[in-house]
Amino acid sequence: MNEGAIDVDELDGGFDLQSTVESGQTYLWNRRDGRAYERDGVHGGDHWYSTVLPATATATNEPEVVLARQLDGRLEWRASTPNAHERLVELLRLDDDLDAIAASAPDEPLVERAYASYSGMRLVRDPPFGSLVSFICSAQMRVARIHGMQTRLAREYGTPVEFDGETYHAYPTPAQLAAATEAGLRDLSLGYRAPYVRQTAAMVEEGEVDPAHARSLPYEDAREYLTQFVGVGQKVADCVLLFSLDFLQAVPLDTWIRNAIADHYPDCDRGSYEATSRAIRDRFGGAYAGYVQTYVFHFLRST
DNA sequence: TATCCAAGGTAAGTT
DNA sequence: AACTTACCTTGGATA
Repeated sequence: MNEGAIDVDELDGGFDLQSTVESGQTYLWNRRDGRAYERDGVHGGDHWYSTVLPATATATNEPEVVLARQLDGRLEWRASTPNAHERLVELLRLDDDLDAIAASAPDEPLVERAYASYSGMRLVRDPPFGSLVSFICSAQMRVARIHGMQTRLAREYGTPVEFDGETYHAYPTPAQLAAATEAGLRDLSLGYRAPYVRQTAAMVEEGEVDPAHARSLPYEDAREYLTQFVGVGQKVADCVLLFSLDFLQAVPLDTWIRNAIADHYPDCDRGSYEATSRAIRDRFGGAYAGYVQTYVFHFLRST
């Protein structure tokens, strides 16, 4: 058993684990108490969360189990491998300077209220394939159900890992999902997203297209690149760029942000996704516009 | 108890 | 290019 703790009061801008993993950016963390994600969630809870990194991303080529919980300024972790501290820095962006990022946000009432409500919320850096598939599943779906789909996908198709007397499941690999049938995926309540997930997994498995490759492209080219995958339009592409591939300027134009634009920034509505995206990105401060998007999204959705 | 509706959109077909 | 429409599923609202 490897364990340790991180003093998050030392981080620039602090940290809030619950709002970070339950704000609809990631569907790859689970509450270990088994309670429904984002339903029984009482803010400030000290429950353990778990995530399992895919074998392909780990040194030993075994899935890596990471558990974390926050008690005030102390982020405790337990893991199946010794390097969980750096994993948490990577997965939860603990090296982002939140104070500087918040300072770059526009001085506007909606944005300031959103930042004040979720102090310490950070963006995540999910593994690319899991991020891609979970946002393909997000089309016309509620946050709690998107999370449920990912949990079922892992249980049904992912590699089981024993840790501390319990069985966890890694998120499925591209090969594992490519081998699934559409009917099998529909049985997990993916609905019309089932063929999208299977085909996208097959594309990644064949190796001709790789979601991580987008990281090396200019922002708008990266978004175009990701739309090659089946079930990925510009909005889903922006989510993967923001929540996995380090494009902190990406502002996914979902229903909540579109409503916010209509209500608060009508001059940013330029008709097309591309032009509106540029306008709201500029309004939200440019380089860290995606951080503003995430705070506003979480704020609007939870009030 | 039954019916209706919308949920972090995308693909395919028309104009 | 811009504009429609169909698409699975289900929890919660409405009648």
